[in-house]
Amino acid sequence: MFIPKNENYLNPNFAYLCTMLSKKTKYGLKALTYLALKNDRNPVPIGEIAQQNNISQKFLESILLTLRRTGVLASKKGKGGGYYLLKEPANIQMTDVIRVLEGPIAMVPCVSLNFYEKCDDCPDEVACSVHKLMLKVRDSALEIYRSNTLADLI
Amino acid sequence: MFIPKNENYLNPNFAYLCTMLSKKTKYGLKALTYLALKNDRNPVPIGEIAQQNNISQKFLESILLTLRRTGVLASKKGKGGGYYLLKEPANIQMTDVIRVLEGPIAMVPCVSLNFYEKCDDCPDEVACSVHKLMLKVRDSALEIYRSNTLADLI
DNA sequence: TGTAATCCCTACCAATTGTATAGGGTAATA
DNA sequence: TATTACCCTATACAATTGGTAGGGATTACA
Repeated sequence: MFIPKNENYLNPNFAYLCTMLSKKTKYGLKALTYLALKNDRNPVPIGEIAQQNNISQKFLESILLTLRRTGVLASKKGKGGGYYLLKEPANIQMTDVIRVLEGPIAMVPCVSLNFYEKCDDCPDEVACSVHKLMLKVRDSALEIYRSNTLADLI
Repeated sequence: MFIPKNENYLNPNFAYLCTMLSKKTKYGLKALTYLALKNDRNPVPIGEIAQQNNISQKFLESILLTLRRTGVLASKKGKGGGYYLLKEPANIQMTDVIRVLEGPIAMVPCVSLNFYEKCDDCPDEVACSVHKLMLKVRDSALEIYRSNTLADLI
């Protein structure tokens, strides 16, 4: 069954919801928090994380896999295996998690630090009002994501 | 022809781009800026705004219509008609524009001021790490959108 | 050595959304 | 009255989101 992202958020006046956090990121954050709360470093199986956080197990598998590939998590295969944190929660910045799961933090490519692209409809970036505004929004979001670690969320 | 939102932003590592600003909002902001820069209060035809800002005219029509319906703009029909600002640029807050064109500022419904919805997968909102983080992100974005007016963008 | 637990990988799918385009109706002005 | 420009409805379609299905590989342990 397909459950749209905005199932409970749809309002006749606001059809455009593209600035929402994806479930991928949401579930990833919840999983990381769950691991951080079990402060022992034993591997935790996906099944347990999924069940305790009401997440589809198969979907969560792909999310945790991404986090492992990017070095946020490590895993152990076989019986008694599972996922575990590689670093202390206080050393896991939200920028890392967000960039990996959600993508660039900037809301327009022309203000992205890591993935800058010029807008092709915009002749002068310096004079562009959208650029000017979104630069401020990016900075404020970045400040939040940088100053918050996984430890701050628990 | 369909031009995806992320035409220049796609990166193999980051398939999830749902936190991007929509073109609707981007074009709306550009149009408002254009009107604000022509500080005379004469109506400006859609065609001129579209052409000067490299925006599809028909798409812009629907955007300006939305802005008119929500009281940000006014229009005049017939020869010599067009769109014009109702208020001084300094009195047009970004919160109004963003909420109208983009939707709620919060990235998850459970931290939305105007369009709160409980997450159904989350038993305890107060203990939720996503809630905690996104509350901070919302506050910082809101601060930017509230303190910036159209006059600040030109 | 066999078996159960567990991660890893690929392929597929449907609903919604974003980004438009087409065409015509209506209202106002010179 | 002709022209300009706003207003509305219908339509289209690729990309993304949020999954599901199924199997393969690896490990622990009896």
